[in-house]
Amino acid sequence: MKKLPISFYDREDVVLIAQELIGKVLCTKVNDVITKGIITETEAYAGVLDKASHAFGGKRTGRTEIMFGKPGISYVYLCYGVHSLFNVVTNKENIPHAVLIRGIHPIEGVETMLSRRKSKEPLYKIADGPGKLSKALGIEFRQHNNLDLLEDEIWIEDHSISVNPKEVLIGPRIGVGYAGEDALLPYRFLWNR
DNA sequence: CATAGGATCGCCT
DNA sequence: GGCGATCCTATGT
Repeated sequence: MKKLPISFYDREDVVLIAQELIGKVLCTKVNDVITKGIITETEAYAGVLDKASHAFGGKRTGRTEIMFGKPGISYVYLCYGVHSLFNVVTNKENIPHAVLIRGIHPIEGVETMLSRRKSKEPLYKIADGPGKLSKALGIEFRQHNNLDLLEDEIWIEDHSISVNPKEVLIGPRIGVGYAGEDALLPYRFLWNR
């Protein structure tokens, strides 16, 4: 159950990283309670050249500054005034790549996740969306933005879970219709188990 | 200062 | 399938 090392995040191919994050385990410790889930869905956001990215065109703002920083850091922002969306920053400083985690399957701290979600859905559906998984894991953009994923608040572990590539659907990203032709890029990975 | 809109979700019909 | 929630960010005056 080792944390992914900085060498996992400090790489150039953000699409490959998004693919390799499928089957890894996203973990949080909030109020001394640990919750974990297997990552089942990701999307790559390829920085200055990607119209779907907040950092497209090299746009540096208070919000996007995190992505221009070091790899292996959380980038969490508020979406629609309601949902905290969790990303990991990749590549080297000044290259604002990130991977959005869009779904997990709970494996530890399940009771805590169920109570946070207050949902009667089956387990596999309580964290199958970017806003839902943040709620389940207790991730909030005020408290969890810009954290080092090698520390003990939010991190990602390798449990040596084997993923059959045939079970991973690759397609266009969700909710990025504003991105023109980049909306069609096959940057989304979804593990159907 | 004012305003528009968003990498979503859940409830309603 | 449609829509309202809800508040921060970015931009423009």
